[in-house]
Amino acid sequence: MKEKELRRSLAVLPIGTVMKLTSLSARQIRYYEEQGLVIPERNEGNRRMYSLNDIDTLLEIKDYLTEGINMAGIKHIYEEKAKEEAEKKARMEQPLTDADVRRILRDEFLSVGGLKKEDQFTFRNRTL
DNA sequence: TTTCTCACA
DNA sequence: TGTGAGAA
Repeated sequence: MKEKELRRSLAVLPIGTVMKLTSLSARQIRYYEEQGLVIPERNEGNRRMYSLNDIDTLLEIKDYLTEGINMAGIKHIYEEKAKEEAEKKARMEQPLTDADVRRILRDEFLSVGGLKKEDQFTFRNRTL
């Protein structure tokens, strides 16, 4: 399930193809790029090269526009989506804090000992 | 031929 | 957002 994502992210389509696939004008496609909604790569000749993922987001943008959402609204949608993914990544890369480890170990002990969470388990006068 | 950037009777 | 100019 990772191979597919890599291929979908490969920028291989020139703007002309994207125009046909999305029925958007080159002007619009470039404008959406200015707004940070799509970030095509550039080839040797400074030509924009789009990936299948770019096509998808451009089609999404078209839908939002049809639904009456303006550019500002669309930008908000993608900004929040990016923010959520950033937080998710941060959580994945975030090592367990001491507090997390202690909580996990405590639950383990309570489970193995057949004790209930409601029972207090103390060690050296500290709740574990 | 296609795409790029820039600018606006 | 469209359109045209001049360059690559």
